[in-house]
Amino acid sequence: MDEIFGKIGTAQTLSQKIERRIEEAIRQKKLLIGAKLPSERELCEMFAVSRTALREALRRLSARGLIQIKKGSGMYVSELKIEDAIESLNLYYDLSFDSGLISQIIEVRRVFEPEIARMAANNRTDADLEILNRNISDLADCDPDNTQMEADIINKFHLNVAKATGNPIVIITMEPIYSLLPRMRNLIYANVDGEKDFTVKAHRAILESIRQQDGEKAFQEMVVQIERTLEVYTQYLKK
Amino acid sequence: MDEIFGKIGTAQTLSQKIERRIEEAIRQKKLLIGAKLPSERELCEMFAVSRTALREALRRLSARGLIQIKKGSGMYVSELKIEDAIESLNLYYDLSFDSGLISQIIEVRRVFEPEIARMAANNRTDADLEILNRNISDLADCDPDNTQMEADIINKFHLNVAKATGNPIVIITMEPIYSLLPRMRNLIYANVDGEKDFTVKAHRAILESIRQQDGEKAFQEMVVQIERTLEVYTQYLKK
DNA sequence: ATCACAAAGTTATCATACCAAAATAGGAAT
DNA sequence: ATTCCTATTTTGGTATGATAACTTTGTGAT
Repeated sequence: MDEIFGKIGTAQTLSQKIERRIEEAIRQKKLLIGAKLPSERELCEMFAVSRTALREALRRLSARGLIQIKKGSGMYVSELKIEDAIESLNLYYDLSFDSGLISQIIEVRRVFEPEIARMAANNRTDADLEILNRNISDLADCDPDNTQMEADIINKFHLNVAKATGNPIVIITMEPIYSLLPRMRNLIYANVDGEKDFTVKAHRAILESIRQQDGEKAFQEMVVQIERTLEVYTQYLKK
Repeated sequence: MDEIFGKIGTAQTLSQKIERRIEEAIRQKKLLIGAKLPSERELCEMFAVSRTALREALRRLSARGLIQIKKGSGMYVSELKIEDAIESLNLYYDLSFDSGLISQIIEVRRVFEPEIARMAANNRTDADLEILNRNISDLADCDPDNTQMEADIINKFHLNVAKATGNPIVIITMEPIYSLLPRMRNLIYANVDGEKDFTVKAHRAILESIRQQDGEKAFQEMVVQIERTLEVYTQYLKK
C-alpha cells in the first residue's frame, strides 16, 4: 500500500462537511424519499453556518440528484433515479469516446445478453410478452427515414428483454450500456441496407423463444443477433 | 407519448445556465483537461454575474467531477474518472439495497462472472497474474478474526479478475455489484466454518486457469466458486 | 545556491440585503 | 358552498462587500 503519503491538505471544506452530513442522513434513511428538508434559513441555524456555505452544499446534492429544489416551495429528498447515475456515465463516455469503446461494448453484450435472454425465457410473464410484441410492431411500422426512432426502439427491445428477467440487478447493470446504443447505432445502422428487416426477424425469433420459455433457444437466437451487430460494427470500424 | 403536459415552469436558474455553458465548453474540448479556469472574479466579469451565482455553478460542476477546485490555487478541468461515474451507481445501489436483492445479485453473478473469468483468461497480462496472486496470499495470511478485511480481499479478487479482461465496460458494469459484496458477506461468511479454506482453494484454481489462458476451465472454476457462494447464502436466507 | 519570509493571488466563509417564484390564507363574487 | 382573485407569507435566487485561510510566487538575507 502506497497510501503512506496521501492527502495532507485535504481538509474538507465546510460545505463538503454539510454535504456529507445530509448525504449520510439520506443514506441511513433518516430522511426518507419525498421528505421535506427544513428551509435554508432553518438549516443555517441548525448547522450554525452561513447561508452561502449551506447553499453550496445543497447545490452539490441537487447536482448529484439526491435532493430536488423547488423555488418558493422547499427542498425535498428525491428518489435517486438511475438516469441520474447514468448521466454521469454518459458524460464519461462522451469525453472518452473512441472507436475502441464500441468493440468493447459489443464484446460485453456478446457475452452477457445471451444469458439474459435465457433468464428472460425462464422468468417472463405474459405482460412482458405483450410489451416485447408491441416493441417489434413499432419497429416494423417505424418510418425508415427516422433512424433515431428506430435506434430508440431497438434499444428498448433489448432493455425490455432485460426487464423480462424479473431481476432488477440485471436491469441496473445493463441500463448504462443500453443508454449508449442509440448514439453508436446512429452512426452506423442508417447506412446498412436490409439491416432493419434482419433486426425485425431476429427480434421475432428471440421473442418466440422467450414465449416458449425455451432458454437455450433464446440464448442461441440472441447470439445470432449480437454477432450480426458485431459484424456491422466491424465493417464500419474498418472504413 | 404522454409528454403533452410536462414541465412548464422549468425556467433554468442563472447558476444552471452558467453550469451548462462551462460544461459545454469542456465537452467541446474548448477547455482541455488540466486547463486552469479563470479566477472566480474574472469569470464573474466575463459572465456578468455575481460571485454567488457563479460559485454555485462551480460547486455543481465539481460535484459531478468535471472540475477540481483547489483552495488558494485555482480551478482546473479534471479528467472525469470512472470512479466518479461509478460513485453515482454505488449510491443508487446503496439506496435501493435490501436483503431481497441478495439472491438476485447472486443470480447475476452466477451468470456473468464465469464469462468474465473466460474473458480474463484470454486477455490477462502478466501484471494481472501478479496482482491476483498477491491477492490470494493476502487472503491466506489474513487474520481469521478480521472478517471485514477478508471480505474486502475477496471482493478485490473478483474485481481484479474483471480488470484482467482488459475491458473497461466490464469493470463499470460489475463494480457497483462488487461494492455490495463486503456488506453482504459480512453478514454470513463469518459464521461458516472452513469457508475461508474453500475460498482460497477456489481462487487458486481460478487463477491457475487464467494463467494457462484456459478460458473454458476458468469459466468452470468460476461456476464452482459462485455456486458455493450461492449455497452459503441460501442456507443463510432459510434461517 | 539556499532558505525564510513577505506579498500577491485565489478560493472559502460570513453577513446582509433585496428580488422572484410559489404557496397560503382571506375575502369577494357567483 | 364554490370559485376566483388578491394580499401576505414563505422560500429559494441573486447581488455585494468584507474577512479568513490557503497556495504560489517572488524577494531578500544568508
